[in-house]
Amino acid sequence: MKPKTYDDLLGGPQGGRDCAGRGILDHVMSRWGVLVLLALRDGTHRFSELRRRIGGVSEKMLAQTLRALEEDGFVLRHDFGEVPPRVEYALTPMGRQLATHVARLATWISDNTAQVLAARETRRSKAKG
Amino acid sequence: MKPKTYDDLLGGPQGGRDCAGRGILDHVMSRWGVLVLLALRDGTHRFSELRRRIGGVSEKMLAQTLRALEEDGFVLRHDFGEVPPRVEYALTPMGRQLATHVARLATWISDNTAQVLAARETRRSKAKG
DNA sequence: CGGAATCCAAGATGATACTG
DNA sequence: CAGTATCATCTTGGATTCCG
Repeated sequence: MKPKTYDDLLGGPQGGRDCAGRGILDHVMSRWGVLVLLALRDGTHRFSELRRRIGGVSEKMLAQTLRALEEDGFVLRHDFGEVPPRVEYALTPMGRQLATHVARLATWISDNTAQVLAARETRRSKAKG
Repeated sequence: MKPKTYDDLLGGPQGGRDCAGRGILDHVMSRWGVLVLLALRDGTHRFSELRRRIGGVSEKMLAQTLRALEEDGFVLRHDFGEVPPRVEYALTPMGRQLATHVARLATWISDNTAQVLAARETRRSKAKG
C-alpha cells in the first residue's frame, strides 16, 4: 500500500505513473497559464495580440505556455502558413471547460482580495501588539 | 486608458497597486499551496502530519507555504507553546471557501486526466504522420 | 517536534539576436 | 509576424545543520 501522498490528494494514480494530474495543474497554473486561458475566453487571438493583452510576458514564455496548453489539448493552434506569418489561437471545448473553472477561481480571488489584504494587516498589527 | 494587461484579466487594480490577486493566486497555486489546502479540507492537522500526508514536501517548503497561506488569512495556526512543541493548522472560513474552489478545479483535472493524455497521444501521432 | 538559517543545485525566466 | 536559439540571471527547492 502506498502512503498518502499528494498523488492521492489530487485524484490518485489514474494517470498511470506518478501523478499526471499534478503535471497538468502545473501547466494550467503556471505563471502564465492562467492568464492565457483567461485571455482566450472571449475568442480567437493571434500571438502578438495575446502578448499585448497579457502584458509583461516575453515571447519565449508565451510560446512555451501556448505549446504546453496545446499539448494538453486545451488550446488549438491554427497556422495559416502564409507570409507574413499568421497564427491564431483558440480554446478547445475541453479548454473552455477548464477556463471556466479557472475563471471561477480567479473571480473568487478577485472578489476576496480586499479581505485578504485586510487579513494581512490584522496579522501585522497583532505581531506588533 | 490602460492597455489590457493581466491585471485586468485578473480583476483589475482592486488591490491598489499592480495586481494583488495575482500574488494571492501565486500563493494558492504554488507547487505546494494546492496540496496544503486540499490536505486541510478534512480538519486540523499538525506540521508533521501534513508532511506525511502531502508527501515529498521538504520542511522548508511546507513551513514557507503555510506561512504564506496564514498571512493571506486562509490558514489558522495554533501554537500550543509546549515542549515538545505542538502546532496545529486548520483552514479559516475564508480558507474553506477557497479550498472548495481549488478542490473543484483539482477534481475536474483529475476527471479529465485521461482525456488530456489522449490528446497528447493524438498530437504525437499527428506529428509523426 | 516544529521550525529557522545556511548553502547549493536545478529550473524558470528574461533580454537579445536571428530566421523564414 | 511568429516564432527559435542562446546566454545571463533570478528564483525555487532540497539537504543539512542548529535551536528551544
